[in-house]
Amino acid sequence: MQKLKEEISLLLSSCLPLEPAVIEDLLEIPPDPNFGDLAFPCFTLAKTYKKAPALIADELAAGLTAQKGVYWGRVTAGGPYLNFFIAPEAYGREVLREVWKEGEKYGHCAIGKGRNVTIDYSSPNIAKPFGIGHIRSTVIGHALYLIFRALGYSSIGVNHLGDWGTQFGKLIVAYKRWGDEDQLEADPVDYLYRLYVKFHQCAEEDSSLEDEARLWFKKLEEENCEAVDYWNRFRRLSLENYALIYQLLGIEFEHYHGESHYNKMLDDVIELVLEKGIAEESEGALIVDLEPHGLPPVMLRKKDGATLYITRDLAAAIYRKNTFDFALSLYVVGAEQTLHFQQLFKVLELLGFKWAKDCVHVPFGLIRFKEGRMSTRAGKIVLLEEVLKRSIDMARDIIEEKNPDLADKERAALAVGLGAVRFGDLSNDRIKNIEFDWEKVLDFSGETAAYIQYAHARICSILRKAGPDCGNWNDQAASLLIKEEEIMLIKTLAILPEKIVAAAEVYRPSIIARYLVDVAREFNRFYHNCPVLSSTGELQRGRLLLIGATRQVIANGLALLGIEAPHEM
RNA sequence: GCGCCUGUAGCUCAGGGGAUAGAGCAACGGAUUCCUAAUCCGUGUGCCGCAGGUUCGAAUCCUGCCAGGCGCACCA
Repeated sequence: MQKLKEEISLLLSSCLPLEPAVIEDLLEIPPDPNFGDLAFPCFTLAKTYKKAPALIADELAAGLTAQKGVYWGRVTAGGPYLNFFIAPEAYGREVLREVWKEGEKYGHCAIGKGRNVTIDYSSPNIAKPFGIGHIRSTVIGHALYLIFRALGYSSIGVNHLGDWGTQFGKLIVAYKRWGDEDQLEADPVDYLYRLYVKFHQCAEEDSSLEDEARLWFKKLEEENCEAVDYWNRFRRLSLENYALIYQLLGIEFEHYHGESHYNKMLDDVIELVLEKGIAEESEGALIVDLEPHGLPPVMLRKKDGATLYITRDLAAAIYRKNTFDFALSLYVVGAEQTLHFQQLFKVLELLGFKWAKDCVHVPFGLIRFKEGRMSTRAGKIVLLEEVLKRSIDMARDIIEEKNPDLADKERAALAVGLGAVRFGDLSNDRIKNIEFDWEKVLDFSGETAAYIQYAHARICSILRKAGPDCGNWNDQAASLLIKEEEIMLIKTLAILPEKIVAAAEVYRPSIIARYLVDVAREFNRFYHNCPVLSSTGELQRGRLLLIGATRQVIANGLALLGIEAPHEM
């Protein structure tokens, strides 16, 4: 809680040659509650005072021993640390009051007010099925979208659809050779996917197919009617399929600006690059030599005149700056494209755009099979639809077993099943590779979304039984929570705001996911040691306020991850 | 060959200068006349990949090495 930090910083600044803000930064939460609730490390003072840190801590503690503050009760020296212990009554009351007052807004703030952040996420390649690999960009990007919005930014979600490029040449070639109208209509994305795989199988033996594909893409860029017709059709069919998945996941974008959206701007980009004199001809292609900057060269135009991925990304970056005037532009794209983004941002910088520094690649690791990486071309992928379906089925089975009388089982199954898949992806550090394992995906025990959702549902159940009065704030009741489990839970609830800020600073939703596991764990400990409904009087009112606040924190946190908090499950 | 990322308990992973390195899973034992046991409590395990260095202090920062992953001109 911020007020505790402020109080202690102010106190220490009166007896130390340090500004309150500096002290506030130094304050840390000790690893063990026996060391107190907030500690000031004295190492940095050792040099100024020419004394051992432990001695400084002793002297500071001695000077403060007779005092206590509003939110802290006592202070001791613990080795080189000055350890403050909270005053549970006032502290607990203040934390809970804040949660109750802010409600759905608890943890949110306004530090990003008036600033736009564009977030490029999901961005699937049209005409390829939505594989499990695509879920990472989709859920990480969407979580960042929600997190930045909670900090007061205007989040602008952009789905940079891969709806342009040589793969369309490949599809056109494949469809012209082997295509079948009925099969396409029956299950468009699956059929296009099979054609795509077949193309690559045949191209292994007959490399002229690749040349033919490049030719068709060139025709597409030249707006050849036949090519454009195919493209339009493939694109539309794919988008209809993605829409179902986005709807299921509750994801919306402000803009569906796919790569094709930038076609009209590519000539201007090439012209700009030539004008700035940073590009050169090489073997018939147009490249930018990034050697002086320690990067491999990038190609902006192929020798046949067609453009490339990075050309469109340059146009997109400039377009986004001009259109949205972003303070920050995030690209939630796999780590295997790190070099691409280094090159992209460097070219923007060479073009003289000062805002190039505001562009950030937010990379994440691959989802792999035990045996190796997934590959759309080779047909080795797991469909996201299948993962979601099986996860929901599993949730449905468990509900049937655990809570057969539940009124709306389907709704709970969706919340739990979808939450499990999302959480599995969000709870680990995004940079690490994930090994795909059905058993892990379908395990709802331990550190999972279901664990957190279950805590939420249990609280809702207690609150329902307690009746409508438990929603009324009461200062006195909130001051009675001094049992260890109550205090631990309150202290955990207190740090949601800083967790959200921390998650945004390093673009890591996993910080919030991990935090929610802590909240649920502390709640469960409380739940098993402190009866709520069978306690009486003011204490019961106080505990109801505590679990009400806990419910709010879980709901707010899960909302930032795009995960539902069911009232029953 | 060059560059980037990762290496922590049997497995999956937190911790990313600071106090005795923590969770979950798996194993074993316990808790339900009481708010949904998808829970809780207890038991055991660590050359924090290896070797140097910086620091009062290193799992954490730097250098080198090893292992795995990912990239490196006409794909995206």
